[in-house]
Amino acid sequence: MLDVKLLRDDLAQVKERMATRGAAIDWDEFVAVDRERRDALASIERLKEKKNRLSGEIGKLKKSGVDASALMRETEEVSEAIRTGEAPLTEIEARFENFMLTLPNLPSPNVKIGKSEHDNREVRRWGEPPKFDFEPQNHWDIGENLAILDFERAAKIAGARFTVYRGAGARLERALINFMLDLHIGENGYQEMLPPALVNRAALVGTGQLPKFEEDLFHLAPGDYFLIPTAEVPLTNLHRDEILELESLPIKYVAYTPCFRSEAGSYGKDVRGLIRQHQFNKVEMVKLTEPENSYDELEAMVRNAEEVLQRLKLPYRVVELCTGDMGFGAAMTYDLEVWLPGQNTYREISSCSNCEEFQARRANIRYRKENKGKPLFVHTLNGSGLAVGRTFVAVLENYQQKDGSVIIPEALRPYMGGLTQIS
RNA sequence: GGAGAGAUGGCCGAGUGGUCUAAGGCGCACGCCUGCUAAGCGUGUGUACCCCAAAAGGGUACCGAGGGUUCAAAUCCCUCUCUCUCCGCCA
Repeated sequence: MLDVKLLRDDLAQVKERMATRGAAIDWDEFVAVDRERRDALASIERLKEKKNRLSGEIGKLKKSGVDASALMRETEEVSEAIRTGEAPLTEIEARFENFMLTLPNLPSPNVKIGKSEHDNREVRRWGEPPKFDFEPQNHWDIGENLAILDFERAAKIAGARFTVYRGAGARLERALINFMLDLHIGENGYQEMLPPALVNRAALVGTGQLPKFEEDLFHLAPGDYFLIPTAEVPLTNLHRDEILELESLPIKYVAYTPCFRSEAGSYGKDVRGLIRQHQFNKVEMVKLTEPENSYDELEAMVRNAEEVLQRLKLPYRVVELCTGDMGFGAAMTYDLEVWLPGQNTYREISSCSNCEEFQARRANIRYRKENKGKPLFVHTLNGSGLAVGRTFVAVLENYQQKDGSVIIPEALRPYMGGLTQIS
């Protein structure tokens, strides 16, 4: 959520920066609703002030035994006026809130302006795509031939966009999770968390998935719970409605969770394989920082994610998303794209964003800089460290051998009971 | 699932219809006193929103959440959420 004062004081600047996202926003609607809301609020508050004053007088009269029935009749009329004025005010406030909650974040001023992913800026590359003396296969063929992935039976028990990991495949997925967690908690200074995979509406409003993107989520009927689309949601919301101690910042969390996405509207995209599943595993990093450090912390977070790929010796590139390609809540985003020989292209495997105050405002996460000072909003950051299923894909495709087997990256062998190859 | 108890400010805790403008304490900030990291004394100490060009100032709301009764609700009634105790069930 943006600071409404910024919209009022410098709407021209906000319009201009928001336009770089390519978002169509009805600013006239905002101006009208904001005006309406303040007028209605002011008039209701004047009536309430009158009611409070009269009630106080009635109390005094009654105490001294004087008849107060005239004043009571007058107060009743004021109360009636308040009741009739409150219905439209509630409606206006709902419209105002909906506008504010569906407005995306402002891109950071130094983010490149662009329309789509084609305008993204490549920041750096690491590693060389492997050369094969045979035609490299897709991961789903490798996985099915090795009998470590079973899409067909997953479809039988669940449906499309699910998979069953089998045997060494299941163990490889688990090895990746443990490897990533150990790296982030051991050397990168994150605290390991294991949050619920179900959250309430308030949490999803806090991080920005609701109210605008409900159709992307799985909703559970009894209890009004949602399956998390990313651990960013529970981790960031841990400190909702809290005022944090300055000394506690930066807070750095890492968590492995399954993630659930409806993928409504992505029919026909990545229909085969592990790339786009309804349920997938992810190790997620979340930071809460002071505003002045947040961009340094973003750089550090990207390096933390890169380190996973480097230790696995998987070639990748770092891309800075342009204004038109960034997600709803992000002020700036770096994507890590891993090389996939089976698709002969780089594919997203991590996304690291600084949301600045956007989520902190929604979730009301603040800190106090000085003992006397007003509470300020923290900056929130999140990044994959990494998407486990896609890392599994990258291992299979980059480490595949001519005979269809897959070498286990050295860094993972301790997590695989010393296994060096899946064949 | 059944029975019961509870939820008040940064924290503890009092408060059963009208100066609650929420007592008292702790903590914190500022000041005073005191020749030594103590003790004491005084003052202050929430959040959000609205009015005002701004400041000063004023107003509204907030005692778990929502609704109701009433001229008036922390206080009475209803619903819900969460916490705790006991029972049942369960991994």
